[in-house]
Amino acid sequence: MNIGEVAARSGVPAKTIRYYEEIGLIPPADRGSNNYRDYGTREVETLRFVQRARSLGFGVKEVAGLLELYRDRRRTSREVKRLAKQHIAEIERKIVELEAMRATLAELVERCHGDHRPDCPILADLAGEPR
Amino acid sequence: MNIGEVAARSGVPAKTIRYYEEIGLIPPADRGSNNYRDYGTREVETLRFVQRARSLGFGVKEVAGLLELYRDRRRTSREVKRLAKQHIAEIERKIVELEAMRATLAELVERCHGDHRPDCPILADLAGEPR
DNA sequence: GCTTGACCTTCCAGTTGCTGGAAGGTCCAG
DNA sequence: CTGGACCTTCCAGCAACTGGAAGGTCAAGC
Repeated sequence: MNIGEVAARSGVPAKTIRYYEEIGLIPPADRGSNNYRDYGTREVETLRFVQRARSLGFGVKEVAGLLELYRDRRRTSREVKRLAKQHIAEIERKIVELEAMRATLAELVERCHGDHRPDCPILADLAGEPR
Repeated sequence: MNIGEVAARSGVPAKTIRYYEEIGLIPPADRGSNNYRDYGTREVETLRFVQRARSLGFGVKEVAGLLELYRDRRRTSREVKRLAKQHIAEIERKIVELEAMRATLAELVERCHGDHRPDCPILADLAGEPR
């Protein structure tokens, strides 16, 4: 199977597959006589795994860890759960940060007339003017 | 005022101030006879503005736009409000995305025993196994 | 007057996770 | 045998900094 088909089947763009190989997230593909990368269904599955983990916000290094656990028959689910929980905590940290931004901005937008006049509490706030 | 003091007063690291100058977010600083950058309180204010806008999640290009509006006496608050609303929408999009990740992960974590055994719904899900 | 340490300067490289494009080789249908 | 769709590698760039090297400057203390 050529890289294009693997891309179509896994949902990971061909360029990204090469990139993952380059950074060592996935092992180097076998090569055909024409030097084209040659894949089997196993590689498609691996890439789907990667794709899904990435879509859940795991970083590439975390995905590498998950892949290792995935392949390790002697893994403990404790370890997997730990990684997942850690990642949830990170996501929640980001959510809290974004919520705070949203709240501040929403309040400023609320107070801004939004008309032809230049007076604007949004800019005033950014400029550090006390409310 | 040297860059170090501006950094301390504005909360923007000296390295970042130089970077902002390099990319044109702020105008090139005056130079003293020793070639050191020389700042006044106006620059500190500008950098505080930038810092605050960045902390609300505006991208550097958006900050450039806000800065321009800030300096433009003939601006309309409508324009500022539009930018802010746009940014809120973007933040909300990210929140929704993160919430979805959290929900999925939380459910998987919930179902994972997290003990010495290798069976793990988290990995199973990543691998694409139907529930 | 000289050292020492805290400044400052520029420039280059690395981070994260790709993505685009150029230049060139390969394969297959018509 | 030609054309288009593949594939290959390599280089560059995005965002928004951050770290570090190599070297200049300044001011305090001996």
